[in-house]
Amino acid sequence: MWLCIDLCQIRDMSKHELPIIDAGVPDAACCAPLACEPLSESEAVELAPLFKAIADPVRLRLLSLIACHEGGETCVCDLTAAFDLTPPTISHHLKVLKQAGLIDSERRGTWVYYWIKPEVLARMSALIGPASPALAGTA
Amino acid sequence: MWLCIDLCQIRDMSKHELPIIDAGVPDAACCAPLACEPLSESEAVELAPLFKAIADPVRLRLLSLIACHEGGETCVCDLTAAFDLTPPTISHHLKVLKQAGLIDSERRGTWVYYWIKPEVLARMSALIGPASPALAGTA
DNA sequence: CCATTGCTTAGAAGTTCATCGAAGCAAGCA
DNA sequence: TGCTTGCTTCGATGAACTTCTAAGCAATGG
Repeated sequence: MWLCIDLCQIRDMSKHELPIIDAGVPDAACCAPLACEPLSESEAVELAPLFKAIADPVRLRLLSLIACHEGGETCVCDLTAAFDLTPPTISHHLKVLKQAGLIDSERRGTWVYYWIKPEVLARMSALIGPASPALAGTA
Repeated sequence: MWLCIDLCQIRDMSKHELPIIDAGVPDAACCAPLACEPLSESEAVELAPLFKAIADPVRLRLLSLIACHEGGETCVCDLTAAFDLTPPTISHHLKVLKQAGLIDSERRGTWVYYWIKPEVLARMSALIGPASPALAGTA
């Protein structure tokens, strides 16, 4: 049995009001952070590419730029402008992020828009974070 | 002002005893998750190697094995036995993790023991996780 | 229909990385 | 002292990665 806490809310709350979001039995993907039980080889093979996708300064910044953009989505032209790299290079990095499942995109008229998939990032965060399964229930 | 909470302790504590570890003003590296404001280039350059260190199936499993081991530390011989790889390869991966600051080691007699540095993992988790500043105060 | 702009794909060059075998060092033991 | 075990360092090899230029495709506008 786990005490699952929504960390998003903690800082805005009295310390006497911690919410119990999920007190059920965890399933494999949900409540097994790195430190609870050893990762199987297949799990590691599945998870490592997610971290590899963000293991690059350009892609980390791209992800951050997309995540921060108001409206939740960003045009490629805005992203390209933020770097000292050619458009093909930015396009390559966006493709890596998209193939990892961290972002998604859509063409609307002339421009292509990208947005992040927060549930995947939340899963990664929960995996390496302290033994709190909060927010790891998706994907 | 941020209320930074040591999540490692929460599950073992009454919910009326949350420790306030740091209520000071955050410095740049502390409380700015990916989605709050765009990562600067220097921040990205500093953070990407941390994710690169765990962006490998072998290193993910090594980290998990070390984190799970009772007593909090693991002998290299136990780690090597868990993989189908030669000792030099395991040693190489441990070195990568150590140089990234994710683990530390000490020789005691014949054996070398490794243990994880949870505050670094917590910082990484907080960076990519939902907009909660908890636990990002170290490193 | 052709020209322009926005973005992606293709292909190549240089670099980094994972892995191994061989060799080295450190500690314990005969 | 010399042998054995545990782990690391060294050096090499083949694969993967980042970046670029050139070329291609999609949409808009004259």
